[in-house]
Amino acid sequence: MKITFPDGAVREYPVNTTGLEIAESISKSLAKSTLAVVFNGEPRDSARAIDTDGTLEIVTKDHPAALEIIRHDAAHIMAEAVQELFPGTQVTIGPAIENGFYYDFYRETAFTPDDLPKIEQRMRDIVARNEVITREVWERDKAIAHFNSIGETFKAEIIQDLPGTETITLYRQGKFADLCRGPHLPSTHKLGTAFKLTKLAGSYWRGDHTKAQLQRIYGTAWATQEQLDAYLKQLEEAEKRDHRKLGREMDLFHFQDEAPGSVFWHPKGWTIYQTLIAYMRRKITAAGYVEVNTPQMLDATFWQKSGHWDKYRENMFVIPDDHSHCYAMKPMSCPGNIQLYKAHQHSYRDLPIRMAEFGQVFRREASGARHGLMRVQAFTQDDAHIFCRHDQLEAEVIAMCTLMKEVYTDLGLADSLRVKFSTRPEQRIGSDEDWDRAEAALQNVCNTIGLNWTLNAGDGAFYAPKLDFVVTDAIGRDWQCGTIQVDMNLPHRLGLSYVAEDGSKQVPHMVHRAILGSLERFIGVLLEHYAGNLPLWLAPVQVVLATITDEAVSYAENLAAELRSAGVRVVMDVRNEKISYKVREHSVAKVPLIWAVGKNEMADKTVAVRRLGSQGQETESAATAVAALCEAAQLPA
RNA sequence: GCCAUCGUAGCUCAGUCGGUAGAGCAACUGAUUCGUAAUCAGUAGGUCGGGGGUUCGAUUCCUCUCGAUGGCACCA
Repeated sequence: MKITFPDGAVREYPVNTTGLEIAESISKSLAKSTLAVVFNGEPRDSARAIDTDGTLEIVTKDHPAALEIIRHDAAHIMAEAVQELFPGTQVTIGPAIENGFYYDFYRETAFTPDDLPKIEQRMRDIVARNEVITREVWERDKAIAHFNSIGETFKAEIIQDLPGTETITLYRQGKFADLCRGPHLPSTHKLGTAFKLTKLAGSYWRGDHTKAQLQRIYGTAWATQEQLDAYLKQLEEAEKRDHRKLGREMDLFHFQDEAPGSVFWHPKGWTIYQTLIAYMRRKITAAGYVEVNTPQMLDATFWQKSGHWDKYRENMFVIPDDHSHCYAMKPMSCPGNIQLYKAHQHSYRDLPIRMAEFGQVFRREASGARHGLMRVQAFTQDDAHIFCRHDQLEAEVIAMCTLMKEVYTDLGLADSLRVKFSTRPEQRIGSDEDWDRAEAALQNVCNTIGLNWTLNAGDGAFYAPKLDFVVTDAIGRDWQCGTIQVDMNLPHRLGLSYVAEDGSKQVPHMVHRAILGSLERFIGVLLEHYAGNLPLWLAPVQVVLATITDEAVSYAENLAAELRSAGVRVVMDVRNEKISYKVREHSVAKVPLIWAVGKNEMADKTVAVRRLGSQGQETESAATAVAALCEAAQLPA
């Protein structure tokens, strides 16, 4: 048979030569470092015989496929270690994931954090034992019977549910055998030592909270120690830019037990908040929106009409009144905005109406879901609802995407931003034609706005396809910020209409849209993205005027007054401290600019400008520096 | 909501095998006027998350509860 290598070379081998033997035929050292092979694009064990022509890549540590195999093996070796240490523990699934692996176990008693080092040590023992890893093909019923007989009922269930066409393979290493598709390393020694168990967590069998509670152990594994160290270092760095930590350090906000998931905004944090709103107000005004405001607390009957009482009751804060009825805090602004639309009769000529509301909404979140600013129970959305005719729909969606992109660009997030395009779910309302049109419009938009997007088929809301704008936080979690939803439900349900050119009554389209999404979450994302070093226009304190001696105080005060009158956020630091003390303190507080003034500056009418992140300073004429700062401190146009 | 861990001064953390607690930084006071990432000295600060129980005595042990953290589930 003919084997083609990545460099184009073709060699002839007898049928049923293994990948490892082929590697050996090239060089002894290559054979030694072989972890697996990729045959015709499919990763395989190196010990598997090859019986047809094809292309072959030898997977060594540097190969792109290596890490996944290493991590998957680490999961198996961890399972073996756990079963040796804790007999009776059942294995379920243990895949490779980004940066590592996990394995879900079923065991009556809980693992404790103290168990992790023990398990890790046993893994190292298994690696040292160098157990040979072999692949076995089993007959389905026998495999099921086998796993049931050894008490591995979860594994038996997995096999039961595999499609009949699937080949059932077991991988055996030492006394441990696991159902697995493979491929795996030739032996446990090949895993090396660049791995570490990281955390203990709970999970559910098959991700279903009504099924068995499992215990998950996470680990990380790499091809080399250097890679592992670099990864651990990166985790440490990420922790430093955690918005919860920055919020404390920069004195932006805090939480208290009495108000779970609600933010106490300190003056500096509130400045960021208000600056973002001022910026958005300017953008949406230019884009032809009107701004409105609607009640935060409405009678339950209102939410019954909107459908929220049926579909969203669990997440609503409900306030029983003294009388027979009750109120609920608004979880969304849309029904309120619809009341404003309905307050007047509309002609086709009035449309589109772009109605924006910086509405504070309240949503009850499961206790385990709350997370700093990223997931709170009371937050402000930069919400808007566009009421338009069908012939206006696509242009409106494109316009809001353009706006979305401008905003994310101004905020420096355009690069890391990803779009998820969610299409019709199985459970839905509305005609297929409506869905076709709405999805086509969004699809078209994805192709034109120049952002990275992925299809999230079947994940749309039951009433609408949507585009979700997603960013990743410092610890690698994804958060949805902006969203665009083409609603085909509420306008009908709540009886919206306009009078068309021919005098007939028509139902308008309604598009829900948020650009920043939750202001709270967005500020969390911004803080992490910039590691607290916000752009000048967003920084709560834009410049500190720090005096070197008391003699310069009135000079500094004059400069500060000039800056303040131009709207620059300036703080005076005339304390009786050394300049290096002041520089350190304001640098740690991430103030973008420090202007130091002493005798020299006062005499020359200059300022010594120090920019955050730079090691030194530059002396500039005070007039130029003031003019430049007044300009640079403004909101983006 | 589920599993695990945690809750001691503003922050980071130590401590008590049960006898009501300590450090560094921050704060405050005084001195120092000092040219670019920490000047010196002193002072003050805690119902050891909250309720209940065991005990002569609980911050420490038990229990309930609230909150946080990491996952999972949820996310109209």
